[in-house]
Amino acid sequence: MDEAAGPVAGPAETGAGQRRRGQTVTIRDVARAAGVSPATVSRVMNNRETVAPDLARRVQQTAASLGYRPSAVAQGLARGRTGLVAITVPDLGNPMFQSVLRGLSRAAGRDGYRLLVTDSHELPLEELVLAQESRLRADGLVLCSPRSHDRELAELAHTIEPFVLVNRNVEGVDAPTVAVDYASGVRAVCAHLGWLGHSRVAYLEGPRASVPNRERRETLEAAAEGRFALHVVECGSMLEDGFEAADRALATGATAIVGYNDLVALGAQGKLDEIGVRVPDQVSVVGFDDIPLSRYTAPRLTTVAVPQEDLGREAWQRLGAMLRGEAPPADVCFTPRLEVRQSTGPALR
Amino acid sequence: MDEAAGPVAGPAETGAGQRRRGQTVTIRDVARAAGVSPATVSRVMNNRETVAPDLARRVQQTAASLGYRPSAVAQGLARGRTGLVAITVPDLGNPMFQSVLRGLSRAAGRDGYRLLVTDSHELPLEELVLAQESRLRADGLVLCSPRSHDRELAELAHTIEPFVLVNRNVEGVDAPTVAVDYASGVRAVCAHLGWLGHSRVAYLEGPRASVPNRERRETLEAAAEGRFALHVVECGSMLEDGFEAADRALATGATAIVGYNDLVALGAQGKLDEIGVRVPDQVSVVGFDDIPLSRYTAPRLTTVAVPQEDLGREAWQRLGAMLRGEAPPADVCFTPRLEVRQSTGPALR
DNA sequence: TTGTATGCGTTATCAT
DNA sequence: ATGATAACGCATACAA
Repeated sequence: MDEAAGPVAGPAETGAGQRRRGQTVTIRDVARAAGVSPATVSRVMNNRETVAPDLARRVQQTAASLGYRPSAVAQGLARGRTGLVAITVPDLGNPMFQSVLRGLSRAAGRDGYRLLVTDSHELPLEELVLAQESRLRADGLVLCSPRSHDRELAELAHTIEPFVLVNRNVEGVDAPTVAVDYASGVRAVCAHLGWLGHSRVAYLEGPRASVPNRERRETLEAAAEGRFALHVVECGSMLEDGFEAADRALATGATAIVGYNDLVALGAQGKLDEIGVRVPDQVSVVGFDDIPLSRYTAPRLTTVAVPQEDLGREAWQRLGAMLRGEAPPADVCFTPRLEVRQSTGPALR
Repeated sequence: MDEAAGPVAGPAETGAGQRRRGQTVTIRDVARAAGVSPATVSRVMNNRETVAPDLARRVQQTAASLGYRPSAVAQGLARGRTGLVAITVPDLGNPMFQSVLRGLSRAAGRDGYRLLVTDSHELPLEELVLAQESRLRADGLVLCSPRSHDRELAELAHTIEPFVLVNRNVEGVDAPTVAVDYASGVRAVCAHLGWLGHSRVAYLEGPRASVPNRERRETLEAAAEGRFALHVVECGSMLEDGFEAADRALATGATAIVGYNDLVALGAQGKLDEIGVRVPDQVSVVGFDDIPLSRYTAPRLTTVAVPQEDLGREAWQRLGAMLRGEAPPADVCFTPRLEVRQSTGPALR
């Protein structure tokens, strides 16, 4: 009904003449309409106290009626900050990283920052490119479990500053770091399996570029020494990888399978179920991370639990401080806790 | 070894005196150092062909040696486009949305666009605010399974344009839409359960604000008519919700449980396992989405499989077209496929 | 308290 | 082919 009210209701008569290319309605339009200067509009929009209350109200009303919304890009340029914080993860599909993300999102959100998320898909070469690129559009960066080499990371560190490292210490880089003492987790796993009498253990190895993987493998190897035979099986980081590595793990004669992470462990468990191998009666399975699902599978997964959201929160605590020009809190290293559930049991013989 | 090659290689001698507040090195620094105008540097950086080859090389070298990197924000302002596409999802923790994300990320990435991801945490009120905000920093928006009311969405539609809707049709909004015909999926489920002889079915209901939930419930109710008794059980969208709703579902005397999504179904399955109810011998379980994990649980989950990555890809196909000023392809509606696995079986009696 | 003028870093238009 | 110069939209130091 209201549609064709006026006969010649073209926008020509309404306000300004021709439309610009960029923003539909700018701060100047509001200023003009309200009969004030752009500066005043800016002040009103940013709640500067130095504006007469009634004027402020008038400006707000005209702004609202015009549907004015400040350009985030222009603000970013003028202020020298975007209000964005970038985070790069190896695999968004991994619930572990999601939890870190959530922790970061919550913490940063409280300070008015939004997240720019990028997924490097476990590709070490793309990782730093992505990180640099996203850092360019954000005020800071959280590098989560980077797969890149120490050397390259150190070389490019200055291009992504300020940033904080999660889940990895890098030689020659002094960025604030939030880490997990996986070695202690591995030792707890070994103690647990040893106590259950396991003498042959298979480790489903993660991505070669993953530092946590190397740490887990090496700690495992060291702990195995004189306690049990360790077989390292090539695998990966995803469900499918665990699923198809299970056979090979079994072929080693292992009575216990340690997955690189929960996804891999659950994938392996899926395969074991499919081929009729009972867990934990015939084979025990252990994972890392304690993703939410680990609590709901059958059998429920024994895993090394890391405080995932805390990692994100602590990361922001450091990055936020740097953005405020303050000195970031000291590095932190969480000690994981072995969550013993149903997927581990006594060795057969 | 190569470290301390030059004796006095301090940056003091090299270039300009004092640092500015914003960018460390700008296009003007490069221009000055190369003895050309900023315009030429810009042309070189953007691979404009109209620059003499040797000059271009020289500029590239000075740019590289100065470590110059164009400001994405300034480019955004000048070009009128950010190269960012925003996506808002109800729950990043849901693998279903991750898959959509991946599909979108891949497709948009091929066109040089990056993703700005925001999670509304299933809060209808925050959703549109977040969407507006992120849209402000991006060139377009993908609204994934929005929980907001039709009316509000229609009212604010103009503030988030251009955008495309995934997994939801909205009355009064003519944005391109990529959807799934869940009703047909529900009917397939009913046929399947009916054929198995189930006469009492419990539906674990998702978030009240979820339109897909309403659609599933209503289609279920319609299909139940004269075929089986349907009990709707309040639940939610996450693992925990399914876990704690399982008891109530069981209390209805149902021999089959249909979860709002796979997460809920798996959560329920976890509870059933814990209390010793065998699936599918005693109770059948069905989910929606077909998240990767559904293939690996014990028992493997029967579920309504939707082409998750395709949703993201198709969304970009439409948004990308709009950004290029073209007309987006016609709306698309995928027909899901019932993936019968192990969690469903004949009814007891 | 409000307005003017300039800067933010780049792109693009117009000369040359 | 290259160089001034004006947008782009907003914030802010300074002036009034």
